[in-house]
Amino acid sequence: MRYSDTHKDETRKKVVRAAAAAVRSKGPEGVGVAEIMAAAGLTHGGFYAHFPSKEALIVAAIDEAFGSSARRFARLTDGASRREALATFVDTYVTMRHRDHPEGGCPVATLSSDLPRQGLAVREAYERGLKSLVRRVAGWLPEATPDPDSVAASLVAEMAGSVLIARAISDDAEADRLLADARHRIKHRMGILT
Amino acid sequence: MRYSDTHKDETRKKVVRAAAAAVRSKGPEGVGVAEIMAAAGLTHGGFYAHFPSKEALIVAAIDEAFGSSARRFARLTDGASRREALATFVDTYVTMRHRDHPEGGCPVATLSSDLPRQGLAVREAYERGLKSLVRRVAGWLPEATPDPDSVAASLVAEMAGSVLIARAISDDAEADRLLADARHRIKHRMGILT
DNA sequence: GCCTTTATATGATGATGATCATATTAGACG
DNA sequence: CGTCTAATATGATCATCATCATATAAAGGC
Repeated sequence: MRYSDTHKDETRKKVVRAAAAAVRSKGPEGVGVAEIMAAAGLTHGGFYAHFPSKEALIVAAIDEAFGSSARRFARLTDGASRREALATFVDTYVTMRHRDHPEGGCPVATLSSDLPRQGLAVREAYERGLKSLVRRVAGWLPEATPDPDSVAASLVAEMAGSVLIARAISDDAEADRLLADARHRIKHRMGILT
Repeated sequence: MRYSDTHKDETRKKVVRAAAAAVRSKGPEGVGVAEIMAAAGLTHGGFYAHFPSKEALIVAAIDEAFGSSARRFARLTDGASRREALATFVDTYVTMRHRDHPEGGCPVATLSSDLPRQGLAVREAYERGLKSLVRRVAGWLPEATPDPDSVAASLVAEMAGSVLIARAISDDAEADRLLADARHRIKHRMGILT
């Protein structure tokens, strides 16, 4: 083995991470293979040594995007109570920071409308990620919550929807107000505030 | 004037309507000028006699998409009370029909994630449409509602978010259940049910 | 230090699509 | 009915981009 065992894998990871950011900020159709490779510090030539197609990269990028979000929230909510975890989630998700940084944000709030137009493999990756997100949120709901998956899906819908709408609003102060209202409303609804 | 006064205008309208559908089902980057012209029964050649650029068409298409949704709901809710109008809106918006037909649906649930990547003119058209939608919904809220625009924005966020998530769910029965839950939850929250 | 292999780079290729230049046609008006 | 022009069609052009073919370079073992 002429290169170290891990060399190619590390390169691949770099490419996937670059793709995960690019795909969220520019959409699956909006990024080019060459651009992603450049972002990873490479040229476009070696691409097909790592992935059979652009679509395969998009799939990996979506998995990575959901995965890194999941890891980040796991870190943030480590050791917290259900209620605290939920509050942290809302306070991190429904924010100007998230509005202004799609490249590192939740794929649900970034790729949702692109999805129906993608190939099966991409949609499956997205659905996988979405379901695991909903299940995670459901796990933070009070134990007595009836039908927690449904409540969680509804929460995710409102949070993602709020961020999407905030992204469409050009006035920062107005977007900020909208998000603050949404946070308050969502937490109230979850019984975190009363 | 060799053609009737209205001929060119009518053609333009046909093109815009075709674009309004195409843009919602395939996204602004996903449709081609030639494809839209063909859908309107023309070839791509005459396009630039009608629009200075593809972007100008997208702007017109977004205006048309928001406009036609608005007209449809105006018709549906004509003469209804506020409460009835709101219920009708929810019952029409948060449905499988809407999930399965983005081409005729609400642009918020179809173009949201494409938007940040579009040019200024497109984003302005979208913002215009979104705000008028929110204002319309706000007008249906009970008179006593404090901060109706904020409540309306939140409702739109949850409704659009629910449809987006339902679109990501491949299993029809599951999506249907999610939407039914969302409808119930939203109406409950609005005080329409109790 | 050299050789071999694996990883990456350089440089096609072919397709697609926005835009534009030129040709053709439709139809109002005389 | 023929003419003339607005409206549309046909057919470039140029750029972008996924994909692939071939060339170069890096580095572990000798």
